[in-house]
Amino acid sequence: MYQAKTDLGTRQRRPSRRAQETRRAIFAAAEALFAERGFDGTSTRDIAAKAAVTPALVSFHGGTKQALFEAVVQARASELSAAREAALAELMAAQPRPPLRAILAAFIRPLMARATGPDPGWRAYARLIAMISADPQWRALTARCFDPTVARFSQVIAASCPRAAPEHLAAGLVFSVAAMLALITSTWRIDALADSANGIAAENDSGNQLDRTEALICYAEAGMLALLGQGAAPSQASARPLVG
Amino acid sequence: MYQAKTDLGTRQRRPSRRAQETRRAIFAAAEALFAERGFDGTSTRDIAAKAAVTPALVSFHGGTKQALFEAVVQARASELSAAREAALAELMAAQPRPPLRAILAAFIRPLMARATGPDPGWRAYARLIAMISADPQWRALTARCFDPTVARFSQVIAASCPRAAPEHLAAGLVFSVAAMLALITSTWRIDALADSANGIAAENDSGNQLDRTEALICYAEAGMLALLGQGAAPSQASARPLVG
DNA sequence: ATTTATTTTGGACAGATGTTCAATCTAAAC
DNA sequence: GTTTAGATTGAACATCTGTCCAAAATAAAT
Repeated sequence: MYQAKTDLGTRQRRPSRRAQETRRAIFAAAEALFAERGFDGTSTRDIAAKAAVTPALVSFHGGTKQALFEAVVQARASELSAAREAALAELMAAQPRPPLRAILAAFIRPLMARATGPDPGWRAYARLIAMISADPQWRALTARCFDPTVARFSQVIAASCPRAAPEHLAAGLVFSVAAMLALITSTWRIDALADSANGIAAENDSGNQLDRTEALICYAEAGMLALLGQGAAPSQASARPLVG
Repeated sequence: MYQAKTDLGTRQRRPSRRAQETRRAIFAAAEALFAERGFDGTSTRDIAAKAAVTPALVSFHGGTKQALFEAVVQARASELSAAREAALAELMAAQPRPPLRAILAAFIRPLMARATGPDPGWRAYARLIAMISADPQWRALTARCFDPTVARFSQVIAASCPRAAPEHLAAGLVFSVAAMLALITSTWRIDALADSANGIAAENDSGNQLDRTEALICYAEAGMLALLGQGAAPSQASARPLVG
């Protein structure tokens, strides 16, 4: 991968607009293809073709295939983590021991909002991290990208639920993260299952039905409360969004 | 892949013991490697090497790489589905509308018991289905292998919880399956998270702590009850195994 | 013991893969 | 306009990939 020289003896240049554009195109193509076909299923030539660029340029800008993959994962991970930590900080500014539901929402909403938003890059990225989360090959990468923030949320939950056993808290968090990723990768499965129960046609009368992200938060809250031995919150209250 | 001839004009033979053994070795090697490195990350030559066999034999016994993969997935899937349906049938023989917790246990325990049991083949298989569940490449395969049983469980839950919206039931079921698979692939993450909260050492005082499978059932039950609007079960009662 | 369906072998194939290289082109800095 | 760091190109590399084939070895059936 190209690195600007740091020798003081040679003059330096800033990258040209064209170079910046190809660099962006390569990363975008890599993000989409990795999410669609996985790491091993994507070749550097596929990426080059999707970016409308020579294969050699992928190595030039992205370095090793593995380095490119990790760079793609890390790039949006830091933005996501920042958004999560900001939401958590805002929450704790209002009250030092926020309710579990609010903490979970601060963790879940930043990703789900982006995954269901207009940016196809975020949709692809969400699928990507769902895929690598189950892959032992990327344990170190996922741990590096997401564990610090997860640990921080875990501490806040522990402070809010002092009677919770760390073992159960950890399990509940992992369960909830898995459910969140399933909502990203398996919408089709939810649809198919709901349709088969409904008869055939998917009556999309989403007027009074919960947004699925809110359903996820409701599910995760109740599951964790049960695990932490706090007793579940009233379901009617839980079924409505926290802040509106 | 070799197929016994069905022409009536030619005599037939039963497969030799040696051939059966190589066939078994190839499937076992494929199962382990696919689970460890995924479909694209595993080559037929890797499988041949692990099975101590010539690469050509993998094609001879397993057919196409993709056919071998699907055969590996389907083989244990049918045994697993049979175990799940048997557990469900036993449950409904006792009472026609069993409680949600018992239904979930009938779905979750057959896999978790095998995944934590002595057979390394089942451990590998559990990781394998966790990996392909997130991969869009295998939608058709996973649907074919697991959807019929999931749909049957969904119907039983719907009968037990008549007020439940099909949309929420489907979402809750998918969330619960995801949590179950996470318990298989992410035990290390639960450990790391619990340890970081505990200080450093993992005090393995598992005397009074729930088995993790029971914790999962507890979590899934509470989450689904919240989604289905039934109100949560008392957490103390939920925290104990159902049948002992 | 002979027959022959089945199994195994070693090698080959055509193509894809990640990466590198010298040569060329582009455009920022002066 | 000249210089030259930076960007791009096309080709090449060594290796690996899935699959196939003729020939040979094995062993079930007679």
